[in-house]
Amino acid sequence: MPELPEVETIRRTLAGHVTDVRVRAVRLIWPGAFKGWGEQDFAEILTGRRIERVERRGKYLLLHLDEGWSLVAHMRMTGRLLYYPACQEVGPHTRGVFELERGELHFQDVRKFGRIQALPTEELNELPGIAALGPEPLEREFTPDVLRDRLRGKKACLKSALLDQRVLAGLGNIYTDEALFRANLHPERPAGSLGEEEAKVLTAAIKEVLSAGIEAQGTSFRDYRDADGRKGEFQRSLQVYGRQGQPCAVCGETLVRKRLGGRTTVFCPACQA
DNA sequence: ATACTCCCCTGTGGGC
DNA sequence: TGCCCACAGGGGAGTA
Repeated sequence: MPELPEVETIRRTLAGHVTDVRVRAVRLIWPGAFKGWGEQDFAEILTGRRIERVERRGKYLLLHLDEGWSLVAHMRMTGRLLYYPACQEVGPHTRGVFELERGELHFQDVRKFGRIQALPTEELNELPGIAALGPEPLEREFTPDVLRDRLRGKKACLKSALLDQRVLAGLGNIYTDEALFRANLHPERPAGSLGEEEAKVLTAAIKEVLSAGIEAQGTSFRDYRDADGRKGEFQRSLQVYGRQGQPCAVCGETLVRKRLGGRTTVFCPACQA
């Protein structure tokens, strides 16, 4: 579930707690979630390092450490990074604990899809997944022309193309459906068929829906929590996601659910031409 | 290259 | 009440 607005909210809540804080020890409860670098063990790399900066790229959370090391974390579906100011007993889904100079960081993940990798900061941009990421949709550089350019020639439907992190970084199932609804665009439109005006409307819709998501501190449809364990509020503003069978807030038509590219998609058959 | 499907996991909830 | 199974969805691997 964590998409750009959720990861950004985790980043902000986390940064306030762990910036300039040293890692005292690491306890890996389910080591499968953690990966070191070369011969070096994850815990070995991390122990004694100071967290200097917390950044985000797409849905990746980046923790830059001293001595030229970084952590790259991806929450996938159910991952959580929770900060506790004092010692905290581990829960049933805690996969690892970072003991800090001040407090503890718990990586919790029901479905074990999430991953945290340690690597030299200079290797970050070579990492498959990061290297191929498209532009940040909230940056000024992300314009309608850029979007249209990246969708040009694509035969896949708009919904699938927008989920492709190489096209742009950070959209997931929830915000893609919401953006397409706000742009009045049908999710099955061929991605490459977008006109100039449509690209303009879609770009604005993407920026708006992501900004609103961050403003609301994310969408807690089910699992998502920020680093303080708090839920977001954007689920209250969702117009289509999870609302199949209910009336469209704009025209009253019944919202339709359809599987596109293996993902559940909800849209208004009347508003989204 | 592109566009699919499958798989990784576990908890939840609907149907019978 | 209990059982079964589809479903949740990000992304990497595999396939045509």
